[in-house]
Amino acid sequence: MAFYKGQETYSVDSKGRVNIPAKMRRALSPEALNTFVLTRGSDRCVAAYPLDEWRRYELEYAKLNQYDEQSRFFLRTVLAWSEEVELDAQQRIIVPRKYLDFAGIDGKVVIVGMIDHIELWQPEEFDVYLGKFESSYEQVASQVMQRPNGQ
Amino acid sequence: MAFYKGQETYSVDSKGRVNIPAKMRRALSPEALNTFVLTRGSDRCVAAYPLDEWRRYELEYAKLNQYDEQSRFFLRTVLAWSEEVELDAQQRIIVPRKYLDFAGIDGKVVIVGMIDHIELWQPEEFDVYLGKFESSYEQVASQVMQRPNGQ
DNA sequence: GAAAATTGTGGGTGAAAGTGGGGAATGTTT
DNA sequence: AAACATTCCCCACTTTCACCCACAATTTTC
Repeated sequence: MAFYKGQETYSVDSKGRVNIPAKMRRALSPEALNTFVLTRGSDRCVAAYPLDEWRRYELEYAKLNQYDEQSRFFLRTVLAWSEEVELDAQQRIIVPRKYLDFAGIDGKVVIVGMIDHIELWQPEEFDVYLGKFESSYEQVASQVMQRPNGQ
Repeated sequence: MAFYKGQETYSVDSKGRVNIPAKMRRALSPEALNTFVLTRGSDRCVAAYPLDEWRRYELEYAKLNQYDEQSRFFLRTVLAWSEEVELDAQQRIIVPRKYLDFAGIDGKVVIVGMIDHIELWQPEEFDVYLGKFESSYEQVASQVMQRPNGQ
């Protein structure tokens, strides 16, 4: 299974094209058909799921109860913001304006690997986000992870 | 299971290449595919996990709920500072500039074995760190270790 | 103790990665 | 129908990196 990690700063040109870092590209499985699904990320960023990983989420979404108000709202938000984009010959994706606007991205973008997807952040926004909890990182870590290897 | 120990001083060339000490290399299992995962260490150093050891952490990370705010923050913090590097024909890894900068490494590096991973330190920084507890080493040891062999 | 193998260090080079732009084809607006 | 924007398919340039070779120093082998 793919596992995305790492952080790179890349440029966004006037056409909204964003290069996918080589190391992350190598983690892309053939089943993804060189296609990503863009969607709104949690927090102020754009999430890009390889097509094969996205399919797993589709299965989960299909299970939700459409008669539940909250589920309906969640589904509409996610799906209205989901769109497939394909890599061009230079291994770039075109990120439509509305996604860039949502994340406040312009000119430069930070690309972060996040396990089963990658995230696009406005550089300063990402720094602020990381710094927000910086002091309490160890605290959060110990809460989230208890003894990683079951030792 | 691999168990890294020892301390060696090596050089970092202009391309950021760092040789892995032969003794530690021999502790590297074939499953690691000659690959390390670099991360920010605890304290001011760079940690390098053999790929097979790192995979155990990945499994834990993948279990976390990305819809939980705290977990998300933890994952982004960890993963933004994680990157795979492969040994070249001369058994060296390339350590990206940002990791060298984080640890203040330039020209020379101290490589320390640390059980399941190795650590890269700026030489003076490591001396200072050891010195910090030097006087009370026996005291700290007695606190950390109670009856090592289960006696 | 000499020969051979391994280890640690440095550098050059061609391929790949990252970046940018022109101009058809398409579609939407005035 | 003209004007404009958007998308797609080329091409081109610069920088970076993966891969190769080289060699001194150290360790191992016979």
